Amino acid sequence: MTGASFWSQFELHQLRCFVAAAEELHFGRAAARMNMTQPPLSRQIQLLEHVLGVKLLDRTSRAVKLTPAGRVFLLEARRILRLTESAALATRRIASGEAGTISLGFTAASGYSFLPRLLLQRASHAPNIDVALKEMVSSEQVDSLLTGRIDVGLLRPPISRSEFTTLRVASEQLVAALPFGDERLGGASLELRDFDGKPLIMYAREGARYFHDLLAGQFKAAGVMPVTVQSLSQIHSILALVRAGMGAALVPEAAMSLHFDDVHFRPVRTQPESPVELFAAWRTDNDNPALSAFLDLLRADDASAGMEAGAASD
Amino acid sequence: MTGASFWSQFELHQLRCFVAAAEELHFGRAAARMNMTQPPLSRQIQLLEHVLGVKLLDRTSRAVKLTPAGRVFLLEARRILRLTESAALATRRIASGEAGTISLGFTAASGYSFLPRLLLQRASHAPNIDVALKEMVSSEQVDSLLTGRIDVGLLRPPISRSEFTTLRVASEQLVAALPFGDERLGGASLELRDFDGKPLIMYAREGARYFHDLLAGQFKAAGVMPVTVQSLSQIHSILALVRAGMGAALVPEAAMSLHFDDVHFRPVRTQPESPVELFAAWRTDNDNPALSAFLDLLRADDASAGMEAGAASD
DNA sequence: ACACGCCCATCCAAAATTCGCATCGGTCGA
DNA sequence: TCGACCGATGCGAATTTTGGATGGGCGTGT
Repeated sequence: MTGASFWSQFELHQLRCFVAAAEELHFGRAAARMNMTQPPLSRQIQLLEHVLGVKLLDRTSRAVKLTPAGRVFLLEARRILRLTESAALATRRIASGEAGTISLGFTAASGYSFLPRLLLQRASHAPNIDVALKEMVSSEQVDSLLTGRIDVGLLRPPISRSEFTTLRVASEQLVAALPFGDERLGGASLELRDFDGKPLIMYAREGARYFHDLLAGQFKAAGVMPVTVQSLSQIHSILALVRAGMGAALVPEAAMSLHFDDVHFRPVRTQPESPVELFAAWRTDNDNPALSAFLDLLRADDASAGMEAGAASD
Repeated sequence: MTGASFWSQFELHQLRCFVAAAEELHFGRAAARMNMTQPPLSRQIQLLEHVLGVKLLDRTSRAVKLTPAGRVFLLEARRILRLTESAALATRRIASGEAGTISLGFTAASGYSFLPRLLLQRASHAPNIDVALKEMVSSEQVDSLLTGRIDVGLLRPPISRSEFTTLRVASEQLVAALPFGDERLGGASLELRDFDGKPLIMYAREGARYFHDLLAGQFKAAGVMPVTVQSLSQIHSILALVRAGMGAALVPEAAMSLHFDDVHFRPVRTQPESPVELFAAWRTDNDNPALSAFLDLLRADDASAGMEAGAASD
């Protein structure tokens, strides 16, 4: 008892034979078109008919005609064959990186300014690359990169893993977010010492480690010590407290695009000038073919964004 | 040089293997599902990948994963396989006569009353049978039946060909079509002698042979001789002349549904009572599977129409 | 009327493909 | 470090497919 019992499915080769025969209405010519001789073609069609349980071609020794069922099956067969070709094509396109999907992780802050610009570039320069967006904090992005849930992350340093390649895609200034009526709004720009002893909405150590450490470092280097009235991790929560008059905050410029009522922004002089860095990171061994096209996009975007921030390396 | 040179197309069997492997993510289980052992399955997938020129599955000896291209191809493969099944199903349905297309020839007159009723029955009792309608005179229908351009004809006798099967599907009375103001409108019904010596719009011998001969026979049997003022073959042309007052006409009852302004109808006593017969005819060797279902429809319709006309045989 | 040609089906041996068994090589976990 | 697991590979056997020869039905031409 071998597999010969009931072969309830036809094969594409049989469809091709049938389409040729149905179009030529002549087994000999159809066989020639299929690069074979007439007998095997006959048998393939017999097999197909047997599998379907339906007579597809009416063969008198004088003429070959399609049966009504054959007419219907011809349309279906052509459709299936077309589909096989387009499937192969589409798959090859994906594999070559011409098209595809990139899963992109991004931090909330990067979504305000950098991400929209990036997506705009994608739309014009790589329209076949779909980008699946997933907002998550930097540490989640590292995990997701390792497990493959995302292909690329837009995140904050430090990115320590050796399996990653990283690229600095943007650097921004810190800006002060001040409630309406704050006296420091008088000047065009602020110094760090303007915050000394004043109430400040701070980033939480957990959940916003990067900004917490960045600010802590800046204040320490400047010998300044503000009064932390609250610690939060999400920028829009921080700005909400600023609006409530609980204190000032230091946020990346990108946050300015949030447009909170009664919250005004002033640049803050820091060392370096643009200390807030955003990196792209991806697994060096990521095999998503669309990745390289997407990275080209990132590098191009980095060039323009870097000029704004005055620091384009590479 | 054998056929091994370049086999640029994959086979459905390979798709089935790939889908199994992609769903199980385990070659052994996939092979079991496919009722084969693991090595051939491996090779089928290798072959598929080679044909596509694309790696579909990432196999480490510890885990099997889909590549991005593989994810896309999985969707396509599933679609193709679904399509093959539905194609087989649809074709079998056509072959079994559950669904299909019937080409139906009909005469203009039969289209006024009998055909709409028939199509209504089709809609409720055989919704999967499509009917392609082709209006043509009876002689054209005979030709078209012979060449297969139509499967069934609704036509007038005589139908002499031996390769046809026929069925009387309706018989109607003759009615007089009279112009507004005609004195004969006074009575509820007319006799043939009411036309003796009076102007009559006659059917043309060519193009409306059936009605011409029918009327000629009726008048002759009744010893009546109207004055033929004009001969035409199309009923609506005849009624147009009646409206113009050129004379009376004798038409089948079905023509009453044309609703010509200022043309009124009265039944005419004839022998037999309903001399206008409509037949269905089809080639006895017609192999359209939808035909039998359609003929059932005709026979059912005949029963009801026959009662109206008072003559249901068979 | 009869012989011929055309065309699809069938038969059969040869070729190609596919299959399954045994085995290899690599990886992970104990 | 050993053993279990898993996919790849080698190879002979079974199956399938192929093509040439042939059969049989049906028009056609003479």
